[in-house]
Order: sequence, then C-alpha cells, then structure tokens
Amino acid sequence: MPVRAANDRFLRIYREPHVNQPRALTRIQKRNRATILEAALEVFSSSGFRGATVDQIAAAAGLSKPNLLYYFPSKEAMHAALLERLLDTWLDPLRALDANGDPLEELVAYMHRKLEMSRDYPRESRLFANEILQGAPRILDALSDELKPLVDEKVKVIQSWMDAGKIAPVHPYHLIFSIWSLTQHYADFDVQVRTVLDGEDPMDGASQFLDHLYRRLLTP
Amino acid sequence: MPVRAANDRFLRIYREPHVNQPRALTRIQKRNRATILEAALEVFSSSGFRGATVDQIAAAAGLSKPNLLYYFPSKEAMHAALLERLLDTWLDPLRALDANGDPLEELVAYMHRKLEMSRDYPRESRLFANEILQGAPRILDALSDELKPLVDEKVKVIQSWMDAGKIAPVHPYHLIFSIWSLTQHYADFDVQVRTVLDGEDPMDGASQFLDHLYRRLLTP
DNA sequence: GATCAATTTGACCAACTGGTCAAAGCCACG
DNA sequence: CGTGGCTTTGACCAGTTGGTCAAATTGATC
Repeated sequence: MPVRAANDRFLRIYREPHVNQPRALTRIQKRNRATILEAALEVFSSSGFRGATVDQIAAAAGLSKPNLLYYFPSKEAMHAALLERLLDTWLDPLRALDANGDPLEELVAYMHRKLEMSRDYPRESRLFANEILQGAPRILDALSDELKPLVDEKVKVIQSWMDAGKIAPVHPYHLIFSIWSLTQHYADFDVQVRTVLDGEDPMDGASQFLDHLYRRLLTP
Repeated sequence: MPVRAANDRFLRIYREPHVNQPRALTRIQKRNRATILEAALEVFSSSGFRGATVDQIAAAAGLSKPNLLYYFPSKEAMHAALLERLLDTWLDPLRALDANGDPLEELVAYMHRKLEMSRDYPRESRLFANEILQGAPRILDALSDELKPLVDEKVKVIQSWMDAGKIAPVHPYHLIFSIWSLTQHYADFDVQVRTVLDGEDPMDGASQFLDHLYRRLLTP
C-alpha cells in the first residue's frame, strides 16, 4: 500500500482557513460524508478492513472512487472515522449505568440495552469485532484511554453494590465481559445462531434467557 | 482474484494413480503440508482470509511461494484445509457431553473444555470467528450438515435433563450459545480483555467466574 | 551411480487496488 | 449572468498479489 502525503483537498475541508477552526461543512459535504460512511460501514463490517475495497464502497455509496477520496484522504481515514464514532456509541449503555439506581435492575437493564444494540446495529458490532480480532491495531489507544477508565469507574460502583450485599458477589470485570460477550454474540455470530435455530427468532429467546441468567446470577 | 483451472501437480498428489484412492503422502509431503498449515493458521487467524497474503504464509513457513502452491492449489485451498480440520476439533468438546453423566457436572465440564480450547488454541478460535463474522461463506454448509445435527442431538439430552428436574429449565439452544460465546470471547477479544484487566491473568478469573455462573444458573 | 519422479525456485504475468491529477461541471453570490 | 471556488470524474499510475512455468535440484529405487 503506497503511503503518501495527506491530500491537500482534505486538509482544506477540515483546516481552512483558520488552522484550528474547521469550517462548517457545506450541505453537500454533510450529505456526501454521511453517504460514504454509511456505505463504508456496510462494506467494512461485512468484509473487514483489508477485505473491503474503495471501489466497493464507492459502488455502495453511488459515488465515484475519486469522489470518495475527495471527502476522505484514504481508505484508512474512512475506517478511522467510523471507529471513532463507534466507540462512543458503543460505550453509551455502560455510561448510563446509574450508581443510584436499583443494583440488580441497573445491571439487567444494561444487558438489555447492549442486546438491543446488537439487534439494531449489528454492522457496528461486527466492525468492532473485526477490529478487535485483528488485535485492535487502530483502536488500541482508544481502548486504554476511554474504555478502560469507564469500565474501572463502573466496576467500582458494582463492587460497592456487592459489598453492600445488594447483589451477589462475582468478579465484576468478568461480569462485564460476560455481558459484552453474550449480547454481541447475537450480532457477530448471527449466521451461526440462525443456522442452529433454524427459523426461530434469535432475539426473543436471547432476551428472556439472558434476563433469567442475570437475575439468577446476581440475586443475593 | 483470477480463478484458474486446478493445478495438475496438486491433483497428482491427491488423486494419482487410481482416481479415487489418494496415494499415501510421502514423508516430505507430510512435513511440508503440516508446516504450511501451521503457518497459514498463524497468518489467517491474525489477518483474516483477505488480509493474509501467500507471501506472508510462505515467509512464516520458511518456504518459497511457488512451493506452497505446489502443495496447495491456491490460497483458498489452504484456508479450506484449515477450516475442515478445525470444525471437527471444535465440536469435540460437545461430542463428549455424556447423556449418562451427572447433568450439572457434564455441562460445567463442557464449558471448561471450551474455555481450555480458547486458552490453548486461540488462533483456531479467531480463524473460526473471522469466518463466521464474514457470513461463513466457506463453511455455511458444514454448519448445517455437522454443527446443527450435533447441537440438535445434545439439546435433546439437555432437555431431558430439564424435564427430569435434574437441572433448572432454561432455553437449551441459548444455553449452548452462551457457553460458546462466554468461552470464545477470551480468545477472540483477548486484546480488549487484557487491556481492561491490565495485567491480571484473564483465564484464572474466567474459569472461576464461569464455573460459578453455570452452577448458579443450572442448579435446580 | 543411473534413472525417473518428486521437489524447489527465480523470473514472470495479469488482475486488482489505493491513490493521483487535470480538466470539466456545478453552485452560490455579487 | 459572470466569477471563483466547490464538486465530480475519466484516465491513469505504481505497488501488490495470486498464480504460472520452465528449468534446476534432490530423493528414492534398482
């Protein structure tokens, strides 16, 4: 992959004319950037970064390849833009975990929010899974800087609930991993789940099963 | 990707001289095929099918690229050989679920076997995850033909245990999904898990957490 | 150690792919 | 409605990649 200097036109869109004040995007820019990111999400999530080609994204977006590269300086940049937007959205359900709510209900609700995200945003889930599977080369820093501190903070809340006897004591980090794993599985391994269930809707059963599981696990 | 006629030399190795009786592999063939598959596993599991290049695999195997293509007719064929071997290994722990054993202990032991596979064969887990994430294009038939029947069979066993009151009743298919998901998570999302745990060994905690989880979930 | 098959490889090739560029079209605004 | 910047694209390029091939080397068998 040839690495070259950043595209001047791109810089113009973002940095001109007053170096640190990106000029507001024009109507066309807003529309096309959104179109491109939507197409890129579709293609990256189903083919991975390396498997996706700019031509495919261009076709999915209904734009020409040079046109894409007018809005984003490189394929990398499209991917980076998606990941940046993603991590934030992805952490929202955990941010919403309320230290003042009812402990068991808060955790069950968190699980349900994550499960809904798997149902409603499976492409985002797969994009994320793809990235982590490859060793998170483009998102590792964000994991340390954003994900970890948030998890640490929420683990403290959970631990205090356990210490107070409000929920049964379990390893709080693994508890969180289990919620991530069990919910994202339905997006990431969708094909496998559907093959095994053979027609039965995965999400209905999943929601009941997981609700039951966490109540049983966490009820003191 | 140019698709061309199968390589004559490859056919010779496998089909000659009596069309349906593959001749036994020579010592060199056995060694080199094993070396190549080991290298291919390394590269495919960390880069995905599209992200892996034959040159990388050749370098990892310490062989020349044309030499790899002497033993396997294409990159596809290396990948297919890996997946074929994998699905079998992957299903072994479930096959070992014994209808005559103690229900709770059988299920907990199945979970532990899967967790050990994630610990001992993370590359295989990631290879599989990669394939399913992309929609299982090269393994979908095997999922229907091998995985599904086995799961159906074992689900009947589990269901009979529940009907007999030996374990608590839960949706048996989702129970199995949960075991897959919770155990493979530690291989597939290893980077994320380690980032969050920050030094603490993931597997020790996982083993205890999951043991507790399934006993709590399934004890009648 | 001669012979024939199995194995290995340097040099290639065609397709693909990310990215470039100059020129053309389009839009907002005076 | 003319101008200047924003947007779009056909044609192109260089690097990469899967795969081929003829020739050279090695191994097994007698």
